[in-house]
Amino acid sequence: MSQTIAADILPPRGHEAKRVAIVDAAMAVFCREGFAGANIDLIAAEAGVSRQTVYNHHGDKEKLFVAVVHELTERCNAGIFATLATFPDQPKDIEADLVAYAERMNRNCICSRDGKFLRKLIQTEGERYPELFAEWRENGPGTTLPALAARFARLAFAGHLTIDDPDVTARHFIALINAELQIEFMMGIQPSQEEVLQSATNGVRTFLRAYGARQPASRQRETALA
Amino acid sequence: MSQTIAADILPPRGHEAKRVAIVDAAMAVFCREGFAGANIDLIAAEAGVSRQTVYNHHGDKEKLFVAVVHELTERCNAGIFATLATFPDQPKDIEADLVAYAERMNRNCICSRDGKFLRKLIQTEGERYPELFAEWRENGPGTTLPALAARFARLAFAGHLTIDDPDVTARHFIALINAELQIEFMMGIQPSQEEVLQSATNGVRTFLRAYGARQPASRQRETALA
DNA sequence: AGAAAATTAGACACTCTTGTCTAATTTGTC
DNA sequence: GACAAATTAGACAAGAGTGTCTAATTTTCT
Repeated sequence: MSQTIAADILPPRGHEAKRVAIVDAAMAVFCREGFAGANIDLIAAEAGVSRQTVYNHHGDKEKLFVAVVHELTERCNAGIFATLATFPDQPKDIEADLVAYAERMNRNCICSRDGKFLRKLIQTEGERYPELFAEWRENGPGTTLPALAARFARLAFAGHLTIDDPDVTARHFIALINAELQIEFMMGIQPSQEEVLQSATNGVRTFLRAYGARQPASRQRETALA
Repeated sequence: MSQTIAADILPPRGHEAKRVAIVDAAMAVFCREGFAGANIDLIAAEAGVSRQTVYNHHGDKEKLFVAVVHELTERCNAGIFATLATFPDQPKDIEADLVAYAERMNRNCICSRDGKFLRKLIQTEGERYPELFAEWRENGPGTTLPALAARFARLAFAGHLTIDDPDVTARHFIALINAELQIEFMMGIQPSQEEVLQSATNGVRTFLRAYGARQPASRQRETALA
């Protein structure tokens, strides 16, 4: 009896390893070829596994695709939240701090392997399976954009920025730090470290020209009260 | 002899009409389903034509796809240049004029049916067939971004703007006026007129906070000379 | 009306892919 | 070493899609 329970609860180590290998390989193939163009034989070969094992683990192609989207969504959201936690709430040099943050954002969330894959899947299959990406919409932009907006509102409250609408500010921040990477994103090209940094630097400079404090942070609160 | 020449040079009216209908239908299906998922029977049905006629006109699936990309690229570039010609070179109210221009840009080039289709094809197939979109890269962003940058440089020279790098300015302009439409673009959703206008309005406001003239345009030239 | 060209429906061979099945082999556990 | 579970290769049926061919029909031009 006890061994039956153990077998149910704790699958062999190699088992889970193969499941992950299959999902990882499927990720790459689905992203490269699209759902219709993806080939189970190719996925199996890329995972170093027989085709039958793919079916044993995931049932059929559609279920495998759902598993891929789910895994990717979780990984990307985790990365975004981890990066959000490094937001410079008490900046010493606001320009340098925001550039560093923007570069982390680009590198870890948007230009990462997972970020690129998720973006591509949303672009290619989002229109056909909108409910599949509902989880992403809610826990992704739906949660992180307001969170980012709150950080900017706090910076404004502390006198480091001058903003009207924090949500618009957050969207403009994201748009500006990626402004020079748009063509690479569309074509699926991985931008170089230098390009990422350049885009972040120029974006933050423009961001601060628009939203920077009009006077030194220390004096702004007094003036606002007067 | 003369009728032979006429037949060679001037194909029957219905003939060309069907060719266009086929390309239009193929556009929609390739964009919706991707190259691998697209079905010639479906394209023929959507064009109101028999499958054999599709093969008569375009040879095979791949050639049809190339024809679609080519047609789409030409149409979109034509639209962009037409819109670029309406740039406000002598603005009366720079904010209102730029908002109107931004809205035209979004509506005619980016959110249009053709714009959406081309974007989707680049996203889904650009990685696999990069040479196919070389024409777009050169005549599209490669030509229009510098052209837009030149317009901004001219506005700066006339004292309406304060800019460092015109190319960066142009990219930031595009990024800002689309900042609030990113999720719709990714999911392939058509934004409403109001959303387009809203994004353009907020984007131009931020753009001018960053790049607007620091003093009235009339006085700036004198100061620069002093 | 009559000739030439284009279009159509349908059948067809061929290829590719999915998902299932089976028997043999490997892996992991006790 | 023995037993159970997982994995593997290979064959297989079923279905879908591409591209070709043919004969009949329609359209177009003169």
